[in-house]
Amino acid sequence: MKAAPEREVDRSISQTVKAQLALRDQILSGSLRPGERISELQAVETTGASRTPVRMALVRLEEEGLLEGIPSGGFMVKAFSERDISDSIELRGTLEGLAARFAAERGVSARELEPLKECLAAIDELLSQVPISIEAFSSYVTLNARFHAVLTELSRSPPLIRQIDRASALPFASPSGFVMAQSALPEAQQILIIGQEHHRVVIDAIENREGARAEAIMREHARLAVRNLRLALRNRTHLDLLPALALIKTATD
Amino acid sequence: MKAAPEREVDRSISQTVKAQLALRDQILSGSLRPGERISELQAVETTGASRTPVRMALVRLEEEGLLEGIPSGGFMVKAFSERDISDSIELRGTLEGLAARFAAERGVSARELEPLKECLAAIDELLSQVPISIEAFSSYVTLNARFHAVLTELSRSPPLIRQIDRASALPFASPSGFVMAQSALPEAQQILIIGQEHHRVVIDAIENREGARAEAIMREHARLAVRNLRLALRNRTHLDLLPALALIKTATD
DNA sequence: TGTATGCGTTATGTATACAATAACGGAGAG
DNA sequence: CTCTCCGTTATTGTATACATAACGCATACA
Repeated sequence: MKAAPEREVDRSISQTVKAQLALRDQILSGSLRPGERISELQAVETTGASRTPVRMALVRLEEEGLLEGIPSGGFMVKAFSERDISDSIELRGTLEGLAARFAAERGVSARELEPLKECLAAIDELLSQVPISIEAFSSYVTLNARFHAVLTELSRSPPLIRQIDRASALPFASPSGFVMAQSALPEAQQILIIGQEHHRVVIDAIENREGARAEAIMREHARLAVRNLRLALRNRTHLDLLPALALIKTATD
Repeated sequence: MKAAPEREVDRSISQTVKAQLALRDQILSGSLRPGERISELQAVETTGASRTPVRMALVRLEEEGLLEGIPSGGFMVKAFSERDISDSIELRGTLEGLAARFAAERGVSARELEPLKECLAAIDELLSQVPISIEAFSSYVTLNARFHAVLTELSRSPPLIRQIDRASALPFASPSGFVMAQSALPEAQQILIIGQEHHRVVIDAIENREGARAEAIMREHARLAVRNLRLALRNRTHLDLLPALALIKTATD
């Protein structure tokens, strides 16, 4: 039996996944700044995995859109402009609009709409409090993300679901991401209530198999988020609530 | 000096890229059947790269959507249903619609529209021949793909461009892919002419900054492709022209 | 005869050694 | 004083060796 292993290995999870999560954390927490080159050696030290899994993780994060390959070799943290972000939100809205249309046109049973209505009711409950507490807001973020995820699934279209997942990979484009942005505004609760109305309408449209209406409301939903993100960025208040803020380009380019 | 190297290495291109191209070829040519598990060892032998670049290539192909990770380990060739394919085409049409809208709303100079109009004129020239020759059809495929690529660029939205590229990665969803599907029909030329009309309209809409009209016509463009793909699959004529046909699920699922 | 268990083989996950290339710095010449 | 060229160094790209987990087969027991 060997006296001491060279390296402590956590066998409860794949090294590749471990490295991917650790690196994503570092990027989103701002430890690695946008535009900064990621050193493999450094990543090996901070993640505890060896170079092979680290490289796999880097490739996956590049495909995810958080990293950018450097032609001469290696990877750097991707930087996003304000317009990149608003476009990403609108993009996701367009995709979710298509998902809502598919759900409406292809038909959804009452049973399948249940989880959606449960989210709706739970959010209604949360929003009835004035003003909303931090804990309630946190619950809202989770419930809202769930609503969007369930709605996406109702499209029954694996390629579309896959694409929406990809579009949501960028943290500021995800449902929880733009909710965070909305929270940066003083009028947060009012905005949340408008969003909730959108949720209500999309369910109704799907029930009545009105594809065009279902699609339109989801796109409007995203446009609301874009407008509020713009406002939030102008005001620069409570922006620390917005995840992955570090990814936004600040310098001129 | 060593007498003979163990392995012949092609240094003109990265081993990872070489492996990725080789594997993609194998998948698209049907050497690897959908649902089939890909053996790393076998991939190493057929591509000539070693396991590390092969693994990177496999990860990239998985993200691209051609492969699927197996929970217990390894990768298999992804299989697509007919609906997956038509959804993918409609998905790309929706994305291109958004791109056209962005181009129209954000404004495009006459100079930037030039390449688009050149494609248009070149395709007009090709389609004036009756019946169209194989060579002319091949040129059409290239020109059509170029038209779509240039249009996408005009959106000036990196996140959207990226997403459209990803959506086009699936060969049957790419512009050239659905053109191929259209060619399977006897009425191919008529369909190409209708498509060309769409191209004309979208340029006009962008010039006049009519975002909604530009978007609508691109979505209609994709819907035309979906209808014709369905017809082509029913008729099963000349389907050998359709690339990556091997990816379509034939068995019941 | 059918099922369950254990062992052996094979393939994947991980780590590390080696090779090649690009970046950086210093020295020399104009 | 600056620009260029060469050498050194550091970092990435590639290959391979090792560890481990999964699969299949055979055998034994019910």
